Amino acid sequence: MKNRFVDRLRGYSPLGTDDVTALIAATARPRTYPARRDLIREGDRPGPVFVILEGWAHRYKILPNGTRQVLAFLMPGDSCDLHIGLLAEMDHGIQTIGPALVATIDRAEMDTIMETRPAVARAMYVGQLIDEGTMRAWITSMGRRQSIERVAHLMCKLYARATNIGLASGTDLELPISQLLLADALGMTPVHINRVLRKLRESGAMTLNRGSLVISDPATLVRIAGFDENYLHRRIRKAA
Amino acid sequence: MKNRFVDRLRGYSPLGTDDVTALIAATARPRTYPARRDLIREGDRPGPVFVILEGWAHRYKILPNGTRQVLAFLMPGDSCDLHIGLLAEMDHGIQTIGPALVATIDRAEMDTIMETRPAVARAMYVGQLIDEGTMRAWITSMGRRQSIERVAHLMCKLYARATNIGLASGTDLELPISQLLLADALGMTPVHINRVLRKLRESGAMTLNRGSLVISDPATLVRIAGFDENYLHRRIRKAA
DNA sequence: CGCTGGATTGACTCGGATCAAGTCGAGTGG
DNA sequence: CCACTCGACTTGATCCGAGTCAATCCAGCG
Repeated sequence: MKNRFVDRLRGYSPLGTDDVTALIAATARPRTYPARRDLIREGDRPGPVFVILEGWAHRYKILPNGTRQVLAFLMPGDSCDLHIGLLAEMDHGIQTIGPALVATIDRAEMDTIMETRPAVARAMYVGQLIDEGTMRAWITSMGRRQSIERVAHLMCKLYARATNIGLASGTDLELPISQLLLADALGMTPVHINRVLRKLRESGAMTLNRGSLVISDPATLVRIAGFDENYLHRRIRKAA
Repeated sequence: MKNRFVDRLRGYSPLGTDDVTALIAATARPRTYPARRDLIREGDRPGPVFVILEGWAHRYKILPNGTRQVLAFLMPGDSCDLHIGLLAEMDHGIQTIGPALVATIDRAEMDTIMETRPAVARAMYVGQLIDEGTMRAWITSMGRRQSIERVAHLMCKLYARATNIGLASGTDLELPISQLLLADALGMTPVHINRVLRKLRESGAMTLNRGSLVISDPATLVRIAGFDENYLHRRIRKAA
């Protein structure tokens, strides 16, 4: 079976066969989670490293006033929070979106891998840097982009990331994100998200419905988004 | 002379005298920068690790449409981008605000320290996690807080961070952040920032002018901000 | 078959942006 | 010492993007 975690790390930095073997062994016992299940909640003591093998999840925070902010989407191949065990408690929760297959690597094992497999460590660090870059782009979107640009930009980003691990086929992407979730991710109202999606549909750029994204006109979408993929850091340094 | 970098790391994880000696040696040749000087620009190849010893700086991004988004404020004791050398280019710039004293630690030396001084490595990782938490809080603010709450929340956060390294004396904090910078940080207009600051002044919570922040009524400010300092992770795990 | 949670649409409101003048203080040069 | 300038801060008037409130529609499902 495909191991998307390995695929993703390979995309970050070359891995040897021993590295791959170790990673496959570490993620050999995944667990199935139902939809909308918390993997970990805000305030919990951090546990093992999670690796999403199939399905989607998101990081989120609930504010005192009851509103929710989605901080990131996790897709197959993503892992989270390498050193998080150093902190006393989680500052946010992680929840599955649909049913998901998730492996856990406990801290001791992860530490061993990081020490004995420098190529894996390197790939993990690259992944962490990319996540940070994604957060910076997220902040930038929230602060300085109009709502339609924000939506278009997020779709570009998700599509690009999904393509990297072979999740997207052509212009199509299975994307199980409800309008409500999208609203909470982009700091908008579900009502307004709906109107923006209609605009994007009418402009011929893309269509999102019932869990699938179709990018009908990439050029238009990119133009609307003002999408600059620099922050995806696709060119990774060759030399160590 | 005080080394605020050491002070900050100490706050993250205990350091031995050898660790401190190594850090002081590594930051022994700082350079003075004038105000508004880029330490590094978006698109540049990442270089050494920067350590701010005195003065303030900020991370920022310029959008295609010419607007700016400030991503983070760096205060004395802050360092940036531990593993950034793994990426091909910067996805954002770093610029001084006022005159600043900045040390650089080149990658080879930093790698050596990380390998030979586990306590320092641990503190650096904790610092990185806290920075990530700060970014998550930033996103949350931008997405789900009103403008007055956003401003109040940022001030609480800056005050708390400054207090940790002994920068704030009582209710006062020297904070060289112009209203324009604040606007670009919080995704608002300078005009609106000005009105919000007036509101905060009139509410008796705080006053910000000419580079200094005075928190006249902490309770009110915290109430306005809905400030939950959990994400500051002040309680750090004792055990490794 | 009725329930339920998402998606959709319309009418209205409001927070914050935009546009346009000022004001104030620190230099700077005559 | 005063005039000039320049950048940062203030303030008012007006506009618009997005939120709010409220129905309605629709598909999946126990």
